[in-house]
Amino acid sequence: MNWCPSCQTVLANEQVVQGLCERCDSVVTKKALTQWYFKVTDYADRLLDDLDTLEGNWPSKVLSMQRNWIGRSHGADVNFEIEGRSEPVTVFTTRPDTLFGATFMVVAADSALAAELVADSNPDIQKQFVSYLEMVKQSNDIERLATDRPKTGVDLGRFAINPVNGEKLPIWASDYVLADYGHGAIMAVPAHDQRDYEFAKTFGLPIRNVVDVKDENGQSIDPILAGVPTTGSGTVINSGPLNGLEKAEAIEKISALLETDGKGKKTKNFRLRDWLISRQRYWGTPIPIIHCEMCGEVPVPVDQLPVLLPPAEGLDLKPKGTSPLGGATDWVNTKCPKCGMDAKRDTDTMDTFVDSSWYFLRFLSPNSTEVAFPKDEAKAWAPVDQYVGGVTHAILHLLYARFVTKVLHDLDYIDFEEPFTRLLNQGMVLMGGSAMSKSRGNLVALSEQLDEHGVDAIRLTMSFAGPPEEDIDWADVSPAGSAKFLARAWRTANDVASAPGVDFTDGNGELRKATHSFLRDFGPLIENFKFNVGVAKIMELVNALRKAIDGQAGPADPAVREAAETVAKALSLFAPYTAEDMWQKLGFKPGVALAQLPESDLSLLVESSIIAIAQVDGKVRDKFEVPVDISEADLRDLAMASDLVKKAIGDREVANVIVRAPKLVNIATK
RNA sequence: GCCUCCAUAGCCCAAUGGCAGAGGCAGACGACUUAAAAUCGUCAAAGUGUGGGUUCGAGUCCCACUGGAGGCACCA
Repeated sequence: MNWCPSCQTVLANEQVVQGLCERCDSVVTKKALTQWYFKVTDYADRLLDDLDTLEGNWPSKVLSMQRNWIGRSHGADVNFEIEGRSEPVTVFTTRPDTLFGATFMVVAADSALAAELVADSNPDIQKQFVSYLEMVKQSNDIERLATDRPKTGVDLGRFAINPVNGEKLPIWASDYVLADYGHGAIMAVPAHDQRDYEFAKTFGLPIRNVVDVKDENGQSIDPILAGVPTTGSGTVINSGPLNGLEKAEAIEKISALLETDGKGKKTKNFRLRDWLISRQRYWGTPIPIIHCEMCGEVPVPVDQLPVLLPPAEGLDLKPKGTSPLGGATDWVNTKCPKCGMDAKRDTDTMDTFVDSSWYFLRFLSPNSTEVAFPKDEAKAWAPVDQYVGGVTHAILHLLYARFVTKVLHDLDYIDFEEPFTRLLNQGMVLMGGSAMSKSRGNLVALSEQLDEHGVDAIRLTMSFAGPPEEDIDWADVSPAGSAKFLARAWRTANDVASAPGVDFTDGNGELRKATHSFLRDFGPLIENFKFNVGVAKIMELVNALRKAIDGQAGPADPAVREAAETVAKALSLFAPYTAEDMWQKLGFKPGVALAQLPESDLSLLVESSIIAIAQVDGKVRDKFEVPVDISEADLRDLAMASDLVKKAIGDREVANVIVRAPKLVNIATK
């Protein structure tokens, strides 16, 4: 399993990023240990298929990352008899159509199968194998990930029988086959697989073309002459009963044939591995298992849960490869719940991702000592309607929580199968293109920014900089500009000369229109997380308000008060201090956050006329003011009568006239 | 190698398939001022990365390419 030499603990696959520990960036090595797993693979199909139900509500990036990570591939299991072994060896392949092209077999060097096969081989080979295995074990994930790594391996001196043609295939051991994917063994078809091809070239193994793949000129490519394997689709050749079939047909036929003969079957495989939850750390939840010499591994009975951590005093908490809990002798030594004999507690703790996989349910009853969460509360409140978090958890927390949710559902604790209905990945604040980090430090000192511009301006700057899911480069934004805008908005509240409660009805029409079109647009923008556009709309309204105060309407116009109150209420979402001050300057008691934005009076926004545009072949040629209820025929006639339109049409023939009353006419010419 | 997302004025960003501009930063000019700052106002500035396609009409839909960001990767 994955081992972090710095944290001195094992890690789950999801916690190894590019060969490095997710927590501390140390190079992860391999270590053989007996550990606890959650069988996530049993849920692989559902975790994958249910992603479809989140489509549109989760970022597509996260959906694709999870699909990628789960990595389902369809293919077939094929059983190969092994000379001198009673049991056949099963291999998984996505290309059973190329079975006739198999020229050797490869087993994972670090698998039990390789060790077993070599044990019955000759001593020379055994010696080679042992030293090869030693070399493999010493390589870390970084080396394994190198793309230009030459193929290595050892001929085990054993043979497999191809079930379709009885051919003897030499069996090799190599590290390019993974022990924990599929069955840890593959059939090698060098003519049609890049890795098998490289291996065959390195060790002089035969290459047999069984798929006639054509190049762009329609010429057949011979993998041996071309020097590259042909991995694309084509017609099957040199393959007995499969000859002449296309890829999909051949896969169906060979799968059926294998099944009939009991030599294989259609199946699927996943990239997803089971979740290794044991950690050799003090923090975390103790694994509730008691090890008894007589009864084996016994779960702690429900009435003794939860198992609490022993006090940390006196324990060696430094990472040392074994759990610090091992030092808590009084805690470790216990009685077997089954037979009552002396027994020992499991000293590992659970991955903290286990806890974060259901914490949102615990929020429903944080003080309950009886249950983790009450069923009826979960039914009433969960799932989470809107979740906000960083994309860094796309395949960690968000996959684990989905898994735990499905398990809880199956155990009938909850009635939903997905924990988070909607997901937003917020972006990061960058500086000059660089993310801030432990090594680079805080490139933008938040406290200094707050001191300089004030918390309202900083919050507004972040909201206004762009869509919340995008990163913000602090070098591109202007907190000083935000502060300036807030001052401008604030000043309007001071200018208002009418009293609270004044009737808005007779206020300046133009400003009222601006206020109510703002009210129409603002709510949906906020609900759809378009905060940057929402802020822009407030700015727009402030501009209109300023103009009205300085212009014809004047500070005493009721519409000025209406607009200023609206600005204060809307602004309270982004700049609560400024908004509150405006609110009180406007003569209200404290609490702008509790003041509701009024409904938009749509009747104020009804126009009697509108500017219609006339296009010729999609290009705007003329505009005219028309009644909003103009008929299509009238609008068409108006457009056709326009001199500018006539000029644009010239002597061409009119082919089609599209009318979208009252806004647009488009005249298409031949 | 496979997959996903993105590309709009100098910059950050808006735009139910229907007039490319809502908002801001930076800029130019004007008013106020003895002057400056602050404030108020006016203006200028892309034809939407490139090439095709669909459509009456494309920033928006489709294909290819270029550039950028990200994910997965000896997964058979």
